[in-house]
Amino acid sequence: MPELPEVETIKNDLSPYLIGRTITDITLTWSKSVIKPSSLELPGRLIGQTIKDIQRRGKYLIFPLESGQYLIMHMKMSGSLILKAASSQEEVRFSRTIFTLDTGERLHFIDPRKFGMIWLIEDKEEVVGKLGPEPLEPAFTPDTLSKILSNRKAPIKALLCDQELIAGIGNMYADEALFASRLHPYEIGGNLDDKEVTLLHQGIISVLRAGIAHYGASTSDYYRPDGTKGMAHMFFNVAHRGGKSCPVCGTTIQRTMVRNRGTYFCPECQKLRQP
DNA sequence: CCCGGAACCTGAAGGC
DNA sequence: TGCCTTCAGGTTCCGG
Repeated sequence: MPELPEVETIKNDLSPYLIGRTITDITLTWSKSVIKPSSLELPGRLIGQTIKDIQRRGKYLIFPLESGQYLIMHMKMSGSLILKAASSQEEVRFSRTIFTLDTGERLHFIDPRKFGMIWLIEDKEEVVGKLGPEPLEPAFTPDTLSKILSNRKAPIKALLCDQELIAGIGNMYADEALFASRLHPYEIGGNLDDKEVTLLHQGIISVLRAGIAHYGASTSDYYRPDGTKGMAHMFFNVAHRGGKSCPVCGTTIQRTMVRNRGTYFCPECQKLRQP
């Protein structure tokens, strides 16, 4: 599931190949991926446009174009972008959209579950304008986090995954950040004291940086643009490790549900404060 | 405004 | 061996 570190890795991997390239063709095999404009209009508007840069905002991948427009993609849960050489003949499984470049290379938007989304728009804020702060930007301080959580009554795990509060954290890294700061996922967000908020702030930043350093986590469908997997999941302490032992204390890691999402935690290291 | 849950999808995995 | 059920989860939408 591409979260911030996975999308950042895709951006970094693709940058040297895509910046300055012109899109010469597009093939849509699942047109519902295209949100705006209509899938019928997209080819005519996109073909001939040149990619000026690649950026990431939250879990969105943004391609500013020379025309001033933006091509934006969201991988949702199962999406990947795979770059194939001009000479490649092999069929790409689950390919939903194919962008052909002026080099002859083809960029495949792979999306088994068909949840991914593509936009071509003038104003990128229309798509990413409501997102919360970027957790790896200097402006994201413990004080920022404190203000975000204050008076909130939802479980801290649910708040961490809310893109309008903080951008880019998903299920896996929320679990890892909570383990790093020894907080129980059901803890009420607004109940955290200053010390806990500071620990959580550090935890968020450290698990996201570690994720990027290991090129993202391939727990299921995520692949880097060259087809290889990330390694970040090998260093996870609790995420997707239900039934295994906590690397800190050896207690069996438990799985529960928060907002209908599988949530992993160590019941010994992450104790729920009594009400 | 805030919170929780369903819906969108389909491959993979587990049960019988 | 094979059918059936369940699980996975980012975002949006809707109800309380």
